[in-house]
Amino acid sequence: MSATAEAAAPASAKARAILEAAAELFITQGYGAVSMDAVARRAGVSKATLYAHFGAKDRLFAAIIQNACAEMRGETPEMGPAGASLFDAMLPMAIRWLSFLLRERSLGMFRVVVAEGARFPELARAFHENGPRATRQWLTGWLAAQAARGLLDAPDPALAADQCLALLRSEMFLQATLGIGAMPDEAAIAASAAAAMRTFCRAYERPRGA
Amino acid sequence: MSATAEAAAPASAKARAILEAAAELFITQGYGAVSMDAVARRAGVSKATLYAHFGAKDRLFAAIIQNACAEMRGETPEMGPAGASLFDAMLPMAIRWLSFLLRERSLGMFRVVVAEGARFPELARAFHENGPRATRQWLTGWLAAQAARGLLDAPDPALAADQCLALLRSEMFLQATLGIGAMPDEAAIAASAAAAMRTFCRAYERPRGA
DNA sequence: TGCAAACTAGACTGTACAGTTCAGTTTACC
DNA sequence: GGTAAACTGAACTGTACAGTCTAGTTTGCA
Repeated sequence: MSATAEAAAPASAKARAILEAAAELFITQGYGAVSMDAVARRAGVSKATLYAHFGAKDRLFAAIIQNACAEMRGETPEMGPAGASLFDAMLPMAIRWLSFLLRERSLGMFRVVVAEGARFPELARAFHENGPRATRQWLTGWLAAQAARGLLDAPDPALAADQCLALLRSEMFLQATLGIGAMPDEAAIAASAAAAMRTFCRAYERPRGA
Repeated sequence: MSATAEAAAPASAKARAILEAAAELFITQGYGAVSMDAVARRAGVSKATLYAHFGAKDRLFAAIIQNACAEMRGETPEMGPAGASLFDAMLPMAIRWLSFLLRERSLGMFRVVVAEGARFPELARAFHENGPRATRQWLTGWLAAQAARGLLDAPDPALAADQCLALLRSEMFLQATLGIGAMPDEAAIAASAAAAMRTFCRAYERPRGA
């Protein structure tokens, strides 16, 4: 077991090709189902090269997850126009975030981390910190700011953020995670996000005359 | 691939021992990490017997999931006293349900179904129907009844049920699923469930004077 | 008591796969 | 043009494991 990460930025073109091919395979098929031969074949690279860059299968897997985590950090959401109502401000970010969660790549990543969390606990932690936790932290700050402006009645902004994100991660996300039913289209995603935000705002928006 | 279920009730004592041992192993370690030798050893049974009862590894796996699904169906929640407030009625069921979700066995089951959902789509579906979907259906009915009694303002009870369950499946459940952090104790679970129900009621409870 | 079915231990087959090795080729760079 | 490093292809080793087979033992039942 040697699942510590490589440098986030892969040096050579070959290394990048390997990372990309391996990410594709691991994320769609899972760790156990992917052979190193398959990775080498897909990357258009010899096995020797593969092993020269990443010394072992678990190291390659770790590098992929770390890499994906770095990408996730780039995905900071944005908020709607400042003067708008709470709902109007939150809806676009809710749609964006739910769309991100429902991308095949995000779902695959989540699945593989859940599946291999026991074998690679530090990867599960890294995933959580760079994904869910980072989003939560960002949203907590934003909600606290809205509370300070009097738009929101949230004595515990971190809890409110949790619940906001939980509302978005509802039945639709559960089904997608399990690979059940058709992938929801844009309209369905928007509708689900809107329903979540409507409920969130009903619970948390400060009444007009308070 | 032959992942159709055995009869739900295993006939002989040996078959039951195999199912139990295999469930323990598959659910804690995942499908790929468990060898048939290990199952036979743990069940105190020869490999020949194992193969006599369940013809192949995937069939054994299917039988286990089907079996666990049948158990889940037994776990129908109960509601608090009828005359109580919405919150008081819902809190006990919320705590019970969240406790159930956070049991090692439930988490392991969820993990393994998520991990193997691509390989065994019909099992993912069975899991969903007997677990999340059954709960959702039951809760939808209950919420519709409360809405009819005027306690609740939920024009779409199924959506309300989704959101109620999503609120319970929040950060605490996510972390537990990823195997991160200490397992929450009873008090933490109760607090999380209460927070979820408070938010749910704030969004959905019909105002007193309406 | 005797038979049939269930069971056992463990050896065996075949295959898939992680990881290594090596002789030879390409590429980059001075 | 020379050389060092990166790379290739393919063969190779060792191991883990699914599934089979056999020869013999236990158990349930008439």
